[in-house]
Amino acid sequence: MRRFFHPDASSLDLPRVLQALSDPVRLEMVRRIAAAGELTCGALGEDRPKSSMSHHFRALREAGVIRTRVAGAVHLNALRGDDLEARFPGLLAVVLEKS
Amino acid sequence: MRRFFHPDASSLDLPRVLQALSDPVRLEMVRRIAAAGELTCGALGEDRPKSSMSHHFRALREAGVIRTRVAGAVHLNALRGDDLEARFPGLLAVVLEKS
DNA sequence: AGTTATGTTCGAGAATTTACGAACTATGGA
DNA sequence: TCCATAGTTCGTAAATTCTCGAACATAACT
Repeated sequence: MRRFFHPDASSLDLPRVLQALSDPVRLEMVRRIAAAGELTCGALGEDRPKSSMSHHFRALREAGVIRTRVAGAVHLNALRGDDLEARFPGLLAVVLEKS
Repeated sequence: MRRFFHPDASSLDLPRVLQALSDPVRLEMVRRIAAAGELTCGALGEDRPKSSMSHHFRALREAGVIRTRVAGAVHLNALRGDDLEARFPGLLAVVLEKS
């Protein structure tokens, strides 16, 4: 069972989080994960290679935006909504806003 | 009199804005500009070369985060608070929050 | 006109990020 | 055990970004 690095809620870094969210692909990922609650890696990025998606998942994960848990053969990704809201109140609302 | 490119309020792009804000140097610039209302380029970045600062001012300007106006020999930079708030409500509050 | 102060632009090198194929790992099922 | 599925890691190439010196432009002042 693979173990992933997830930063502490307390060590979330705003520039790092903004950087993770500043990519259009990842922004869309975040929105879809938020809408679905929890999503496998495969559920996103049907058009991109898996290795590219894996790169983006990692960027979001290591910035503390999402949490990845292993469930059998799949990886389920969820937004770290509470952690983000606690540390950067309002940020998620901005990012999830449809514009 | 030099003319700068400033994107329309309506064409502000979230990934681009987040990208501009995702640099620690620029984040600090934005906070100090916000606190002061309007600041010359020289008032920031006393420790960095002018060309580096100019690069960061440009990034913020072209993302639509700040507006630069020429006042005699100096350039005055102000946050585009209204435009940002109209397009991405709450974003500025998150970014200016002291954490 | 000459000088000084303020910033920009240019060019180049370093560092970071992105993209993606190929090889690999882990899980579940036949 | 063999196989298919899900996803990661590795290696490399391309694109972006960052940094900074040097040269340039503009305005104010003498």
